[in-house]
Parts: sequence; structure tokens; C-alpha cells
Amino acid sequence: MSIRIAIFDDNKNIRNSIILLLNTDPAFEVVGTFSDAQHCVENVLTSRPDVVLMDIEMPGVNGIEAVKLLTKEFPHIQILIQTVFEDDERVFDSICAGASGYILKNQLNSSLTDAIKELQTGGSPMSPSIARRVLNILQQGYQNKKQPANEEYNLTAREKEVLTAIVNGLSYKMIGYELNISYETVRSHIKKIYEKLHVASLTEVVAKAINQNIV
Amino acid sequence: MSIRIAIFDDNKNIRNSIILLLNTDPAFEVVGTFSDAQHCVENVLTSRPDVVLMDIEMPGVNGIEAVKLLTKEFPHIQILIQTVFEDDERVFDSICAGASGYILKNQLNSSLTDAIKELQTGGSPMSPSIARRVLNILQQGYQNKKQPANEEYNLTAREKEVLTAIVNGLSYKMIGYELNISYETVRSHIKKIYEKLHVASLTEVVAKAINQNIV
DNA sequence: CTCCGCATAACCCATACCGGTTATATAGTT
DNA sequence: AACTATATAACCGGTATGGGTTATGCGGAG
Repeated sequence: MSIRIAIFDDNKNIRNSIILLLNTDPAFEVVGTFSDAQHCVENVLTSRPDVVLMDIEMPGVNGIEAVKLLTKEFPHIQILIQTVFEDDERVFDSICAGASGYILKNQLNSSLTDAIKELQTGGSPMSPSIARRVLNILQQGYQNKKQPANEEYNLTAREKEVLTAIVNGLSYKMIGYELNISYETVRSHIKKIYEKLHVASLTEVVAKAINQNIV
Repeated sequence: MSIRIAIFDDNKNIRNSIILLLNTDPAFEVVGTFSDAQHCVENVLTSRPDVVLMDIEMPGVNGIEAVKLLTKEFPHIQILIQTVFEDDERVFDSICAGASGYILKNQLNSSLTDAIKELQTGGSPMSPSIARRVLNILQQGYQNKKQPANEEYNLTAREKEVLTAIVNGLSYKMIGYELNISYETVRSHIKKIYEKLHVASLTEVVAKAINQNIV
């Protein structure tokens, strides 16, 4: 059974050349071509494609918005972004919107058919230059998240338990009940935590614990 | 000028077959092969490769640790992970450690040479199945980060000021002083905030404010 | 012009939290 | 055996928070 494909692209020439290309391989069947994404949900509903080829720059609803709409309605649909843009912003937004692949138009031809087949086997075709951007985004996110996590406060296991309970909003009394220790023991632990984190109130503890993800 | 390549892999057969493969193309020059990453920094220092092929599973220092060490010492080095593993954990760690590409061993051969060339032109070769995982990681990170940020609590500008002060660890008295309002007014605002955030203590406010980045 | 949201402010009372200090038992170290 | 870290526990006194209630002045929506 052939792979059903829908094409969204505002450029008629590109649409036609893609159709020509895909028709040379019996593995593909173009079931719909659309010049805008205004009615993409209905278009997909009626043409029932396995794979959607999506341009980004289009009049009206842009490709990224369309991806959001489509993945919301059809969570398992495979969407391959094909565009001339390769800025971080659009790459990131497309992925977050739910695209399964992202390839550049300047290297379509041979790779497009491979890319579609990869989509069907659970892969995510990506142009190497796009992949580089994706990696950079991930690495940056990692740094932003993990950077302040370095400082070591030498909290004991018990103190971390208490700390977690505090961050979860429990009162001293509740913490004592949860950990099967007395109210005063909870206080003892918390005093120690205050010392080690160099703070003097629960609010500061919570802020510090979350921001430096100690919990 | 040919691309200088260093290989880290504990399997002698794999090392040899990679060398054989790369030697068929004059664009490549293997300048070092190492069975472990114990002395990877020195190895790279002496062999001066443009591209490092790195296995993950190795005795002693594993490939991900090696990537961290190498990118720390040589920030501009290109490291291509080649492994049989494709679990989220290792993919994520490798990228965060600073790898520029990640391909699976079961599809080396033809693609390895292409991958190395892509690295040199600023691309990040990735096996499609790896790329899928990377996209999933990004999408999840996005959801975790952005999802809880949507809820609108209808805090007024003043309430947000008070909230920020709370998160910064100020006491009611200090907040009053900072905002030039009375202690009791601060309390009034905080009571309102409790209502709107559906909480009943400062610790909960701080945790909620930070986690849902209201501040 | 009246009602509502907002910012301001005050009061009472109860409970929670903070700081300092002290103490015991246990386990691991030197 | 003496020392250290950890977990446990208690007491006192002081300050901070939390809940409920009420009130005033201002500005915008109807």
C-alpha cells in the first residue's frame, strides 16, 4: 500500500514539481495539494494523508500554525516541514508545534522521497544544518536549566526529604506526620537547612531550592 | 587538504573497518585510533584531529564523559557519536555534553563518510531515529516549560509586585517598606493572592510562582 | 449616577515559624 | 576510646503569618 501524501505550498511550480517527483515512485500517492492552510483541518479530513508536506511561508494561516492545528486534531499524523527558512525561531516553533521532520528546499529532489519513507518508519528526517540548530537549542536549554545547579550544600538525605516537603507546601506539623518524626525534630532539620543554604525563612528556602533545583 | 580524523572505539574490528572505509576516500586522513578514552585529551592534543568519532560504551571513561572533557578543552572540535544505543538518556546526555552529530552503527558504511563531510560544513548528521528522539525531548521540554505558564490568575499589577517581593524572600514588613504601603495593606494583597492562586501559605505561593513562572 | 474592581488600611485572635540552647542515641572515623 | 556527623527530641520567648471582617477613596463600566 502506498503512502498517502498531502502538499501545502503556495507556489504552484513547487507543488507541481513535487507531484512529478513523487509520481515517479509507486510507493507514493499524492492525495491532495493545497495553496494555503486556511482549511487545512478539513483538507486533511477529506484527503486522509499519511504524511503532510508543509511549507512555512504562506498567505493567511502560516505553516507553523497549520502544524499546531493539525497535530491537535490528528495527533498521529506525520508532518514534514519543507522551507527555505532555517532560523532558530522557525525551527524551534515548528518542532514545538509538532512537526516530525524539517528539511530545506534547496536539497529536496533525491532526499525528499527518502525523507518521507523515513517518516513512515518512525524516523525524523532533518537537514544537517537544521539538526545543528536543534542541537544548539537543546544545549542552550540545558545550560540555562542546569547552570545554577552546581553549588553543593551538603544536605543530608533526611534534610533533602524535609526540604522537598517544604517546597511542596507542607507545614512543620504535616512534615512531622509524613516522616514519622516529631514537630521539634522537623524544626531541628529545618534549622540545619537554613544554616546550610544561608537563608532565614521558608520562602527563601523554597525559592532557592527550586531555582537551583536542589529538589 | 584532507579531514583529520581520530577514532575512539574499544572494538578492534570496528576501528579497522572504519579505517579501511575512510582510506578509500582521499578526503579523509585517520590520524589516531584509540581503544579507550582514558587519555582522550592528550590523544587529541597530539593527533590534532578535525573530527572525532566517539563510541559510547568503552571501559574506563565512557564516550559521553570523553565528549565533555574534549569540548571543554577544544570548544570547536567536531565530535560524531557512533553507537548502538538509541535511548533518550544517552542521546540527550551526548548532545548536552557537546556532540555535533549522532549516528547509529547499524547504518554506518555509506553514511559515515557523508556524515563527516557534513560536520565540516556546519551540519549535524543524525540518524533519523535519533532525530525523532531529539525532537521528542525538545517537545517535552517545551511542554514542561510552557504548559504551566498559560494559566492566568488575573493578578493585578500591584499583586504581582507583592508576589515578586515574596518570592525574593521579603517579610510583610519589608514589603510594606519597599512599596510604601502599610503592613496591613501588604496583608490584604497577600490574602487576595492566596485566593487567586488557591493556596494558603507563603511557601506554596513561592513554589507556584516560580514553577509557573508568574514572576 | 451607581456598581464594581482596585488599592489602601485597620482590628482581633489563633497558629505557625524562628532563634537559641540543650540533650540523647547511633554509626562511622581516627 | 575519643571524636564527629546524623537523626532524634524538647523548651522558652519572640515575631511573623493566616483568617475573618470591616472601611474608605478612586476610577472605569454600564
